[in-house]
Amino acid sequence: MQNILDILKERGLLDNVTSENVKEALKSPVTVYAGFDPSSESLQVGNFVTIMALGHFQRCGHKVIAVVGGATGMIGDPSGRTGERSLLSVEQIEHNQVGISENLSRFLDFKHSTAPARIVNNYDWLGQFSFITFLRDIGKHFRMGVMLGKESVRARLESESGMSFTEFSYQMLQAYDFLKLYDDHGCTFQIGGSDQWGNITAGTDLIRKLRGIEAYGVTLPLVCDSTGQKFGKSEGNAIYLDHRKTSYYDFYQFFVRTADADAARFLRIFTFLPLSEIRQYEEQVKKEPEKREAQKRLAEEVTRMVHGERGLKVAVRASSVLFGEAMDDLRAEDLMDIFANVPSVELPDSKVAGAGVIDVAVMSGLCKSKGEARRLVESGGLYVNNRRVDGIQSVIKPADIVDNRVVVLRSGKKTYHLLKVT
RNA sequence: GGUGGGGUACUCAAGUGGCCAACGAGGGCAGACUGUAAAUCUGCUGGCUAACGCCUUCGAGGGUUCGAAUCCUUCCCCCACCA
Repeated sequence: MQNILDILKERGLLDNVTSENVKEALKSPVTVYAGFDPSSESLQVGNFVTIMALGHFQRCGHKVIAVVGGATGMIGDPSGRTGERSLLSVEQIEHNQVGISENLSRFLDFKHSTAPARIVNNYDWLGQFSFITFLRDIGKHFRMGVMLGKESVRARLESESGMSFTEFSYQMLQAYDFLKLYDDHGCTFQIGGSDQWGNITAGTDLIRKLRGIEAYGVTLPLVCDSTGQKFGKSEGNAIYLDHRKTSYYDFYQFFVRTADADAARFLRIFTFLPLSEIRQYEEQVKKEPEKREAQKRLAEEVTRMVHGERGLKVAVRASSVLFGEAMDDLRAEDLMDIFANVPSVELPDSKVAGAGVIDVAVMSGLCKSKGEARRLVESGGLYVNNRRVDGIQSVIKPADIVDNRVVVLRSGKKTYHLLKVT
């Protein structure tokens, strides 16, 4: 079997390794882990790089462990951050852990014959420590010089915002995670984004000191698009894996809108398609960029992986309707189905028919305030059932309510909200 | 603990008594052009209002003043140096 390290490299998923022995160590099955921070109730496409890497590891016969940071999430990882973050409440973190675990369960194979995946929560071990015990048993093995030298610490100390002791201590916790996973599961590999380098090496150092063996780290690149923007944001919002936060349609569309220059690279990173096939798409993008074949395939593959055939079907159908056919001959049934995952509100008929289009835009949640709605209409960006609203005085006519049940509101080219009339 | 610097809208950052809902930049939203791409250009970017205008906002609370983001005072927080 091909060495996992080569696979990561040829797919653009490799940034750095902690030791030159990494490739050798990967020739036989190992146990590898990656951590996920419960700072949000759902993972985002930004987490995809790590998830894909774990997937490749598992496909190569290695055991994978996903760690949900129930404890570390309470402290806050300073890596890659320019300022201290505000603490989340315990309830929020607990709530988020559930969502993250659910997300992860869609990618990892727990029934794998030889290398079933597992999900663990570091609160289970870190939550038990007393402060004194931790400082005596673990803290004693950390040297100030090394800790201060970490990029995550240095950058912050040099900045205006500084850093609290709480965040400074973070690296010890993540290092302990690695040690614990080594003890309990024989885990000798950790993977993570390139910003995790400091935390990962803190772990390999700790294991070397306390167990006398070499543990390894592999970092993954920070994926940016061709304009240098960090991958994973659309219109300033993160793209979530939870369909309640990012609809099937929006999720699919995010990938369809990938720039030509990024299409092939993203296919390598975010899908398991064979490289030979990806090369064909690469040619296709050069010859007939306007067809967007590569982007469509990318969106299809990723959406299927995250939302299954059903989610994909909904997204594709919605896309073809919204970008092709007119909406006029569609029934309420169809619209409800197509927009099943678009934000919607239910309102009584009395509040919709005859209501000003400005009020309706606000009620539906499409605009945050009347002022915003007014400005949107004035710039010609508000549509009712895909027809541009031509003035702030416009009202919703009974005929605008499709089958007396639904009104489709749109802001600009891509943001839809649904009004269900009851 | 001492000394000095700082906290302004989503972010950075001007503003040091009325011309300030607050310069500018970035971001965001929308429009035009396009291929649902990129680049470019244009408008908007606290709330309410059709509009005149009104209301809330410059770390928090008091105060001075006809009038405060700007002055005084107390408190909170951050940074640097010293201890």
